[in-house]
Amino acid sequence: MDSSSWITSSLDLSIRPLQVSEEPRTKVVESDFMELGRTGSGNKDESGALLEELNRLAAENKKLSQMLMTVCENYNALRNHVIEIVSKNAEREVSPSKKRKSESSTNDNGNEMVVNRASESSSTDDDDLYKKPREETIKAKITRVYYRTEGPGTSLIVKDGHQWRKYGQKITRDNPCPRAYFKCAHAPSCLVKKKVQRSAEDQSVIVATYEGEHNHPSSSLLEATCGSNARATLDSVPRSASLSSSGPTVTLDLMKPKQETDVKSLQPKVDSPELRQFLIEQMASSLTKDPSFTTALAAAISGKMVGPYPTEKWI
DNA sequence: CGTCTTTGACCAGCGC
DNA sequence: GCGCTGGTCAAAGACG
Repeated sequence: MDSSSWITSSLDLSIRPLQVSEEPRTKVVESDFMELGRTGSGNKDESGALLEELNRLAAENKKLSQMLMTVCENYNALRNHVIEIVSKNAEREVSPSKKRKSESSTNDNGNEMVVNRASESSSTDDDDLYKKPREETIKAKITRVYYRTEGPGTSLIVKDGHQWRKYGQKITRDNPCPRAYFKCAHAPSCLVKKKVQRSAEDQSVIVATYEGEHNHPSSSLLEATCGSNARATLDSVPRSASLSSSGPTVTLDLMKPKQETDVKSLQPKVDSPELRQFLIEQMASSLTKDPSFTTALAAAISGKMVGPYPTEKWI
């Protein structure tokens, strides 16, 4: 199974389309009442009042059912949007237009251990760092995280809990948006790198590619340990998919930007039922807890939302 | 003044 | 071998 189909099936598993009975149960209530009327005490005034009340409830029931259907339509539209975006991202990873050898070998052999490059700190290794073949670097675990931002701005700053030092920026061939290169601020002791680039298709999406794993706790993790709410400081909230390029390993992290280490630790077990269940629960909770989603729900309920898609971004 | 960002130059891999 | 492309370096400038 390739990444995209795995993603789609996972999403299908995790968030099923909501369905609402087309027919409100008004007839059942009425027939029940009529049956009651035939076999009841015969108090016509009471029956009339009850019938009136039931009719009122039935009308309310119908109205609520229609609202619920609207909610479900919007929910399903959001769900389809999630599947579409994640699948597109996965397809792009599986079949890039032009892969360099080093990158494709990473895809084939990914999820390997982080390479210990402690030797680079030796006195003669500055040149080695520059001239050394990238074979070692490509063995580092590669993780992709998609960040939804407010809009198609130019900022490539992604607050993922770690401190980074920018060391380069490039315009790449297949994307008009520049790609920024970052090293962990703890370098050279921590050799993690990341590339950040806005998606060519949806510039409100920032794609961060992490190479390697931090050998130190994130600053936000420490902050969180101290009890602060680090998420309130985020200018871009990662809520999309974490996608390993090494194959069908996709982890959706729609709500909790600080779970990067958890995500990574789970990736080797990605095909396990436990992880799938985790994905299911996380996606379900993500959508239900997401303020945008609840806003969409509220809008749908209040009848203000029109069309299958909300005009605002889904994240 | 120290730190960080920007940006042009350089290098390596790859396809032709 | 040459050109294209991605990745990295490092000097210069910006900023606090």
